[in-house]
Amino acid sequence: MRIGQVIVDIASSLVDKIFDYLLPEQDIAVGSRVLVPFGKIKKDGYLIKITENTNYDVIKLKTIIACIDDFPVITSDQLKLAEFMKEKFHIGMCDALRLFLPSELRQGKVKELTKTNCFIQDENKAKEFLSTTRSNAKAIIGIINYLLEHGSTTKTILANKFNSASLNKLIEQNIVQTQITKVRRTPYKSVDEEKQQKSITLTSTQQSIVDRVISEKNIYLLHGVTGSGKTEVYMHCMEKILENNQTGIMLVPEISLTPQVLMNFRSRFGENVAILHSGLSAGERFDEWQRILFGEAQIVVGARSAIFAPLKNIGLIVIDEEHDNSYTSDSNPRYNTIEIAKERAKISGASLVLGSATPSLISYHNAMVGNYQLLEMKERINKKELPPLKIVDMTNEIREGNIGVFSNSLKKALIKTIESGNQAMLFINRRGYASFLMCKKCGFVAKCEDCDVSLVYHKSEKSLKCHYCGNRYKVLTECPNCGNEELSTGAVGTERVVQEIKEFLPNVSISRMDNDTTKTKDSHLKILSDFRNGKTQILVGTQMIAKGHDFPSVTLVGIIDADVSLYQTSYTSNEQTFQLITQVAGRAGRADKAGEIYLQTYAPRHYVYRLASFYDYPAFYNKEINLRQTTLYPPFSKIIRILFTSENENLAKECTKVYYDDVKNLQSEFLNDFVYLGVMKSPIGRIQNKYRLQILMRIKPENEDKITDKLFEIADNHKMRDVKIFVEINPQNLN
DNA sequence: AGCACGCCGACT
DNA sequence: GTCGGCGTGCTC
Repeated sequence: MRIGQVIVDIASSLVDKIFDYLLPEQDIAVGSRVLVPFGKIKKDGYLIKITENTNYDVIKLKTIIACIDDFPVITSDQLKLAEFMKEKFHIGMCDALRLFLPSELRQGKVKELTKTNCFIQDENKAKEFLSTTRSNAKAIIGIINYLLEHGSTTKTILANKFNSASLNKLIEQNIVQTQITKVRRTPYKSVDEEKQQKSITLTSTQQSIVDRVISEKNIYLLHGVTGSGKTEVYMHCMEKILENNQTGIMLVPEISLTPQVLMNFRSRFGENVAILHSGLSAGERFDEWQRILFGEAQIVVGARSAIFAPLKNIGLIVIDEEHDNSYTSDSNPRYNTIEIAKERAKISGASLVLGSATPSLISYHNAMVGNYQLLEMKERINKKELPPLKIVDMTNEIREGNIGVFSNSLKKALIKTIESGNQAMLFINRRGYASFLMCKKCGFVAKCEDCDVSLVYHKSEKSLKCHYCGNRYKVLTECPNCGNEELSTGAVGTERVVQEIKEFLPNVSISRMDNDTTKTKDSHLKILSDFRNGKTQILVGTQMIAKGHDFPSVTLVGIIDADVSLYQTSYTSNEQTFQLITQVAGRAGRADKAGEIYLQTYAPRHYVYRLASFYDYPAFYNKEINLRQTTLYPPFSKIIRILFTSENENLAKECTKVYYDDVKNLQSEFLNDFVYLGVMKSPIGRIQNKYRLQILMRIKPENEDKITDKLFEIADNHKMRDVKIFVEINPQNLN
């Protein structure tokens, strides 16, 4: 008897298990999508294994109705990886499998794109037809002559040049023949015709790193200062991988996935590279996925989800800017890309390269204790010194009566930069105009109806927006509580910065780049190219402008409010601040011009700023790792959060309570391993009208595996309808 | 997810 | 009496 094990495509923990079915007459390959009878309905599912026996009552077994696609959509490596993710992150098999497929496939709404080629098979017949055609039938004559001269041409082009009615007539009369062919939608195709970049000769440091990575399968941490040429190393490694007939994955943070970066890869690797990220159209994404699955593309460049690409025979995985927090997924399914990459590299026997100028403390610690091989690039490629970083004490400004956004020194530097014809980038990690609106009289603050957060004031849109659920409200003109018309604004955002610059540099053109100005597909490209070719002189933006971009004329970088990230309530806030400053500072003085950086802060003596101003990563690492060791924070413990969400507050509370009781018992069993245990409302108690409670704990590394397994088990035991339980390990944000 | 079963209130 | 509300359980 042959039994097919099927995961039904329903993302609910209640049905997330294997269902056994009888296989139909015809063969179905493991990894195929199948249609199965499920209760009273028919449902899609994934055939993940074929076995000989079942634990279920044989008489009750139903039979798979059909195989959905012409080919298996999940490879055997991907199945192993999904299994790993299920165990490691306690996510459903269905959730895991879905990550491997373009959502367009499941929803069945992408069509293969075709084009119709028109051509003339029998030239003599066509010429004869021409001679019998009236001379005023211009379109008919034109089409035939065009085809005789140019050969096969698509229907669209001909219809545009002439007209479709005449063309159809010719096709009908069989003078012109047609053939339908499949075309793949290739993102950023335009660069193919442009320069095919030749690969650059490497420095000896770069070359030896490439040689090592290619010859010795391992996990590497590539620590290279900004501008040291890491990207070139990645590209050369990928070239070698191609030469060895292997494939590779190159991950970059979501925000550096600007078309420019992608075009660099395409111009180097042409058709061999596939690109996967959320900015692609449904059709493009589907086609790129197919090209990878069918082996037409060997190198995949993309954001974190590209780690799931259906490549076979992977030789190398690169994670650039490995410290970036976009590699941890903090909405369901919650996972950690680096852990997945390690497993994927292990499954296919590939090298894994984690690259960064400011590695995460956890990764660097792993390198220090020998879990990773450390590769270092200490010099910038042009041997240039890193630009000087000046710390500006904003408390002085206040004392001197300057309550504006800009310190006098940054203002002066900005004016000087513009006058000398150079460009400036200003970084503020907050979008909108102000973080909140508050009544000056009664203290009323505008809040979101569905989330326990204050609304962000977006002046240009005349609205108040919730940055957690996207709700929008009309801006207040008076306090709804007491009618007072005097409202004060909270901390500055990008919009406000732009406005203030205009007050002292009225004639300069300024671009703002944040989530609000980059909604449409090509807006990134537009803003960046305008800045690159000098149409705009000042670029104001969030995180988005911090990474990867290379603008030769930028000589000034201003960090408006560095304290934003320093005073987050996270144990990683020091680390994140250091990383952000180093990243942003790296934008200045990249070409032959000298650059300078102004960092505005109310805590000028904070060691994070001091060490960042010397670009001294090792010193920062040593200081911070000691702190982590004495306070027992990661990597000397694991932070585990159990998050409970529900629209029903009482249910959420009850579920949290019964879970907490079990954790208490677990704690008494592993008394030495628990550094901390606490239960509380989440810092943001409600998002999208779902109440949020959490249990937080810190666990020493030794028995961490055993304890997380127990915690997963407890979660399974307390499944409750209408309450979701998430178990997160070292979560990036604790909202 | 979706459907059926079943146990309570409001109605022709 | 019964129509229908949705809480609960099950699907190979």
